Amino acid sequence: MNKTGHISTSELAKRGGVNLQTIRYYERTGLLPKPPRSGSGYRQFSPESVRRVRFIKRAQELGFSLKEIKELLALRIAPGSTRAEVRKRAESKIQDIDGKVEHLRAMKKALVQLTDSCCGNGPASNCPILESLSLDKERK
Amino acid sequence: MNKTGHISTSELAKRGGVNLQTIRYYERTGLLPKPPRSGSGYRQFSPESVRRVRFIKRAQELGFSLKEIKELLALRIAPGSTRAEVRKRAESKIQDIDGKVEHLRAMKKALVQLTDSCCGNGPASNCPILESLSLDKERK
DNA sequence: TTACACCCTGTACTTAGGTATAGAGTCAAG
DNA sequence: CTTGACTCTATACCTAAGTACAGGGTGTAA
Repeated sequence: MNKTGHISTSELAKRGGVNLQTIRYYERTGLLPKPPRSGSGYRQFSPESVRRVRFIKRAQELGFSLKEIKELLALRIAPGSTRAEVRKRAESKIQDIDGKVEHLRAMKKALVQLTDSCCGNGPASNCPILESLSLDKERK
Repeated sequence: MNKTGHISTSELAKRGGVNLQTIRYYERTGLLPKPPRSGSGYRQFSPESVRRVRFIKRAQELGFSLKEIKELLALRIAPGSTRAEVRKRAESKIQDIDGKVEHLRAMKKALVQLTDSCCGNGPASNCPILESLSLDKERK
């Protein structure tokens, strides 16, 4: 960050933990707002952009696509969207999250069982426990 | 499923909720074991394959890559891996999962705040709450 | 005033994860 | 004994999400 309080593209990339080109890609696709430019055309990102980039990466690791992440980032009362409408979209995202947490919990339980009992002290076995991980409710 | 207890490729696809070609793709890449074939070369999947396909899709939604999913499915005591080694790998997967859950929880909290306070009855605001979602510990 | 480390745009390439299509065989029902 | 709904392989194509140049400008320190 220089004395003007802005950071360069490569600095944002470094601090956000992504490739330089990825920053420009995010800008092109609207995930990052277009930053102001210096006289010679250099991008001037605000230091807060770092948090945004990290948020994007983290959300991706949680299985959200860039499109979904854009929706998440758009969740605010902008001109043209009512509070009720924003609330509805947010609640649907919350449900997505709850679903993910539930599946992760089931997965963890299976893994804990694997380490605890199956790999405890008993005799070696095949223990295909993950495949019995069935939240599936057999909808046919 | 026919009287032999096997299901066809297209049936597996249907019941697993994926495209027909995806089944063959999973087989090629080793996510599904090569099934036995009928006299005329038709694949004969066991009904349990359905669970496996669904597990793969679910794990993908949770942000695991097919490579990671393959590792998850390989977590068992196979000849050539010791119990201690399997346990170590499983524990590392459990940590992945705990990390994901933690991030999801933080994300949910931010969304709940968004719906509760920001979009409650107060005046409309810009409320960029998601960007202040910072678990980041500013490692520089 | 030039060397070097930056920055820009535009375009092309890559990888993961599928999907589609062509061309040919299988099999049960009419 | 043919028609229609399946199956197979091989190959080509597609989208998402980057990533890598090429060709050129900028800025500063020696």
